[in-house]
Amino acid sequence: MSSTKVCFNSNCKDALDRSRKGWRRRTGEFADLCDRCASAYEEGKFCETFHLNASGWRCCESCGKQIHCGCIVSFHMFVLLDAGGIECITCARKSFILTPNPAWPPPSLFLPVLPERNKDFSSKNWTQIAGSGPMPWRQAPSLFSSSSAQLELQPRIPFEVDTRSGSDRLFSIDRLSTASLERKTADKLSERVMNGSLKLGASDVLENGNAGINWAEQANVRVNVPQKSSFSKNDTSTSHFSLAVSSLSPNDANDQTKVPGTAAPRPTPTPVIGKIGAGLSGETQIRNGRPRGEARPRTQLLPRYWPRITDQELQKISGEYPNVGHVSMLYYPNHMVLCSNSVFTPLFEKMLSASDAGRIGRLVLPKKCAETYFPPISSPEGLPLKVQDSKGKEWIFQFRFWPNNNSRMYVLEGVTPCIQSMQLQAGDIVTFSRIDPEGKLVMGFRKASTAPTSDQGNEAVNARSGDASAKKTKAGEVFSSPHLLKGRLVSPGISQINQANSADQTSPWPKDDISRCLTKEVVGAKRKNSNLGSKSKRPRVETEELIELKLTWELAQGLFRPPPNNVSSVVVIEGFEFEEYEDAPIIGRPTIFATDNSGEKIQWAQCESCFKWRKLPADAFLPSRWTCSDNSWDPERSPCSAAQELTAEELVCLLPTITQPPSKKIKAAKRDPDSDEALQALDALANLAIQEEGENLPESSQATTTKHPRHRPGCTCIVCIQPPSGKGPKHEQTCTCNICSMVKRRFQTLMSRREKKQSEKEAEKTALQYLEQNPEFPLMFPDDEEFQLCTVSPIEKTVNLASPLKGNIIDLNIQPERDDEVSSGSDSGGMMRLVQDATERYLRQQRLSSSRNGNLGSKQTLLSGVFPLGTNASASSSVTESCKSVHKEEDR
DNA sequence: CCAACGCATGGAT
DNA sequence: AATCCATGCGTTG
Repeated sequence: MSSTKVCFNSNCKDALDRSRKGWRRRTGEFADLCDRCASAYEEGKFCETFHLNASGWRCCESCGKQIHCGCIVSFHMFVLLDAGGIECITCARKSFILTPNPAWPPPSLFLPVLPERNKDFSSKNWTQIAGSGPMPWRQAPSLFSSSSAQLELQPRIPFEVDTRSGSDRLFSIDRLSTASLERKTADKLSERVMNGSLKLGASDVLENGNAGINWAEQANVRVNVPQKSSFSKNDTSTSHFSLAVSSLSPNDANDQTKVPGTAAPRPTPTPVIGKIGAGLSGETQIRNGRPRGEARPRTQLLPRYWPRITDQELQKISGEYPNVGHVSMLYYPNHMVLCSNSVFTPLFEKMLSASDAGRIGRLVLPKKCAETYFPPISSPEGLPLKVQDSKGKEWIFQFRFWPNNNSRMYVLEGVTPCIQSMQLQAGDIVTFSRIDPEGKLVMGFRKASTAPTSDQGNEAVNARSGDASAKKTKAGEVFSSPHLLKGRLVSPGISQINQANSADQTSPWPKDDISRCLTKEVVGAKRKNSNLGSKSKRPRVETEELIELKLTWELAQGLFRPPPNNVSSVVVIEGFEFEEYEDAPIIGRPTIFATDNSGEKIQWAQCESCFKWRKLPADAFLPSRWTCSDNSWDPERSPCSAAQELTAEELVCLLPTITQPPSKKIKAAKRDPDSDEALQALDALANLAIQEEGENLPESSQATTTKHPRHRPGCTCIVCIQPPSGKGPKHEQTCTCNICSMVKRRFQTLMSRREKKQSEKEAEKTALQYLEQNPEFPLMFPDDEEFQLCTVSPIEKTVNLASPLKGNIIDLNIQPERDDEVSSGSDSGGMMRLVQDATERYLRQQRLSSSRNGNLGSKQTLLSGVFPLGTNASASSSVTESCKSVHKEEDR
């Protein structure tokens, strides 16, 4: 470093009186520019001015604007298009391509060559960072940080969002992200070769085509985002954020261009220590007779393998590493990054099967996890793998595979001692994480017995309501974390779009999108102990889990705050506005934003100790642990003893802004499916369409309906008359055409069935109760007032008991989907009344089901409305029967 | 005979 | 229909 600073622009080299920041360099530092050059840079004319004759200029595919793609200065000015070519950032934003060019490659990519082949897998793997070619790269403005890079590069498949999910739809995030490029290129080696990124020697060709990006490469990435803020402790409520704690190794701290994996190649470790993960699929070898590229999973890990970070981990890590602070958003919306030195990356987890936990000592690894996060292995013998357990003890497992059905089955052998030392059994969960830059593989665990699945939902809810005392912590998932210093948080694959400035902390996403985004597969991660020993070996997804995750997402959103002294620019993505910050947002304690009486924007924060709510300025940023004593804005209320300003009533008004979405969701989740069915029927009513068309149109046109394959031509049952979704004219609700009548009857039947189910439940319940209480009358209908209801008439009995076997009467509701095939002529006169009845009953039913108390009164109400069809019923039945026989015949 | 190993099978997704 | 993976089971030492 010379003492006199000169302009970083090599074409200028003016001495700098005062330097201005230019582009961010690969080291993370900004290029110091003189006024003139800085102005040129800021005006976007730098390359025009200084690099006009240089190579690398390309035209925006949309507007034709010339951009110096081959230059770091213009790195953030364009995006690479999937179809080739580039688009300037302006056009890209218009077309919602917000994904940046891949993060900057490790500096080593610009070093001449790998000094020599490094057998260390990681040394191969880092080259895959060049999956999209060494240039051009687009640098997110001010996000030219390794943290971003690291996140982009992490093979955090578990956090990727299904491409059909909300986030992707909203952001097109993955289109150019390295992760996605990674996935794509992993399948197409040739692409890398073509773009010059493949720098592997022959011996670097790997076998198992791992999708992952390598550890070393990630580790090499420097953390360059200066920390402008800090928060002391991470809020435990971020429990579903996967956490990575980044740390610079001491040796590297001062040399940001140094690349451990290459500049200081490690000898081949045996066993492979830590440097897992990476399997670059730079291989073209055939494995088990099949090219690995094909074998490589294209999709994400199954949700059940997604790592779930717990409160404890977060607490632990955030407690130990207080300097977390920066979050890179938007440009890297899949990830939330908190800068620091070590990168702690949960990789995957697995519930131990009986055989895993058995004495055989073989832990079957999910194939994708193994291929993504563990070193590539070519021979079935595999590799010894050093893993650290939660106590810091190191174990060596044999990571290997068995050929299986033209595929592979990966196992860790020799796990018995480790599992025993952890006192794990079938049903417990082992987690695999990685600490970079050491690349250490860490095995944690979660005891099933102490981690009730229901806890997490509560966790989310409680945390959201800010009630620290209500937080339940799951039994400890324990990670060995002595190496974790300073945190880097990586969010799950939920796009984190910053909305930190929004006054209310509600999500900017349409709820449905959030749900879609989150519910895709995220929730499958939950394990159920009950699955053990049950027929189903795979964990089931509970609806509540969807809620939980949604809450988590919302919670996460609520934690974001804009970076200090930062002005956002607003980006519109598919109609939604998002605030974009150059500097990373920060994370803090969730608060409730509101406006006080004077119209001033404020926020309410809850003391962690006394749980009183304190009014704070809207721009106040709270650490995740906040108590009254931290209330520097209102010294009078800094002791916990001070009264709360907010009345309980006011609080109630405020809190729903937080708690409502979940409760709504819960309602939706718990909604009776029958109601849904009824609503669908109503929807069908609204969609009455094509019958007339169907009647008049030639067969070919009718074929455009969603005809059930087993129905005959001309069948007018509800299935066959349905138009393809969205097609066909809408009919008025008062319409009495044939189709409307049919649909109405269908609706009415649905209602009846629903009521019948309801009454069946009630009757059976009561009967059971009675039988329990009166075992001496096991086979008799009790002479009980309630049961008399069931025995009034055969029809009513049939209906009320809802068992077609309990009477000789044909239960018209057995196959309601058929009975709408009756000729509409039989009852068209009373149809509207019937529909009205049905609707009334439906509404009544809704009220009833909301309070399902099963008392007699309700039952009577219920039963009195059941199936008043009379003659219509008989007519229906005969037609139904005939239709049945028709279909049966077809079945043959 | 037993344990370990490696492959095959079939249920689940 | 294809794939995954838990586990069964034959083989080997």
